[in-house]
Amino acid sequence: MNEPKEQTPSLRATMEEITGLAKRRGFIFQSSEIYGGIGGFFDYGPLGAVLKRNVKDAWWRENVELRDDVVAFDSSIIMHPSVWKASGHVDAFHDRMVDCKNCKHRFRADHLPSLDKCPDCGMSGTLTEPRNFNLMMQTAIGPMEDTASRAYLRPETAQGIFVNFKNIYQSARKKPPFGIAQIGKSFRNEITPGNFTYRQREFEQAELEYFVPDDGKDMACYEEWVARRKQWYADYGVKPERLRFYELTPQERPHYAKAGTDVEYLFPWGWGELESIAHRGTYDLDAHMNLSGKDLTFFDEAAKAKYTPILIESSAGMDRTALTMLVDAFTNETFADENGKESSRVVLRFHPKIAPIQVGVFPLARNKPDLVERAKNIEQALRPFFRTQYDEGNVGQLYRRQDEIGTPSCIMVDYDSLEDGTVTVRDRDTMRQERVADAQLATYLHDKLGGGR
RNA sequence: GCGGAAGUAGCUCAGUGGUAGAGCAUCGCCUUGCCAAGGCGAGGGUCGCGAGUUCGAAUCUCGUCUUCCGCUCCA
Repeated sequence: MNEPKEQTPSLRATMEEITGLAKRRGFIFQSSEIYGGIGGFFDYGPLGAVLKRNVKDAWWRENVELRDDVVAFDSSIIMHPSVWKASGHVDAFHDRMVDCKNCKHRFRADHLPSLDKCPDCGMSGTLTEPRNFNLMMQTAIGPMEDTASRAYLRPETAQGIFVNFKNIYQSARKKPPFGIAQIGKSFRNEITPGNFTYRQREFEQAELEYFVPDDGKDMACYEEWVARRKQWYADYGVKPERLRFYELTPQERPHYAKAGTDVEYLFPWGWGELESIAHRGTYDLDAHMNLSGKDLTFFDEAAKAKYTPILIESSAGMDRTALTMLVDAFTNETFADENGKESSRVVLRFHPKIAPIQVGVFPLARNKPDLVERAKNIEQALRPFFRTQYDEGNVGQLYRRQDEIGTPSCIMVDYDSLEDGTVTVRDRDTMRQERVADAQLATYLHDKLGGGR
């Protein structure tokens, strides 16, 4: 954010390799491709859908399932228009903009001293009429077009949590400190979508809204969440040198925020924001109390007084995180094989929990029924516990194919397997093989992959 | 939204007004049998989309969409 973008040709080429792989192997496709595509929208293919689900599951597990102080939530995409008035989105999304027809620069109308003269090139009469830029997507509620009322597709998931705050804490019998988590789609009419799935018009967010009492420990709580999120990225193997936690200066954060940290990843085109962790004070609940007139405060038994809880928020882009996993895992290796011959392979070094396929199972020869049947049986036996895939064909090609989709372990059923009940397990990263008895396979893989599905 | 460039098979590209092509990839068979690029065969293209010019358009013209680059924007 404060550094020039890194745009070396080799990094650009890397991004092209990654988008090519994403399409070829079925991770990510452009939406509506047969009609020429539609800008800012993407579809996840068979492997990509699993990758993204794994990313969301990993987030959900750490932030909800393993904590007794965070509850789950899932709000509707379309909400009462007043929600967006209270949140400030309606006003913020209606900045009136003017363009200079001469120098092509664009300005906010309310920032210009005069609409007669362009402040950049100095030409008179070259500015367009102010136009509204509404970055919220709109739709209409009701089947009759003329009587339908305007509504917005949510530009963030957080507001659904705020407006349900009272419902949630009463029904879940929670009081601060506690959190509410939600993963869901959001929509923004981005002016310039681009950089693959990094900036989309429809995207998925994972948001954690953690409410704490106003007892002076709020900053400590904020620091704890930053530390937890740091640990999360480390646990899932994101390269530390390509990840940074940028502490926002007071000028960079909104006036009501007491602190903020942007989590950024070094993509091939430069640093890009994945997540924002913020101390937002009482701003959001205050806004809804003001407009709705409803009380969203807590009563402090000790102090015998009402208070508005302070909000610590973490808001992470799931598509961006999935893209990070893909980019971070991508490796193009060249090496000398056993005969000294130059060889190469593309490997996605996914964390085993993130990898779409965890275990590939193959017969050494596809035209030997004994081997095929044995391999298929092993794959079926492991399927309830691991994400598995059976395949057959040329040995080297099988391994290369699994490397390219990031499968951490591959099992080969060979002629010895038929004699002694063992198989070889080949490791993605080292390419080394180990003989393991059939009976021990599940525990062996469980240890190696750090758990099952 | 503005300016520039590009768009032909899944990918990389050839094809400049006259029958739609190659390599790789995919699928089938054979061969080999522990780390891709062996043999034979097959499938796959509204030439981004829509108009126009022409006897005839992948090719020329206009529009449009998408992508990339640079601006702009990024609550």
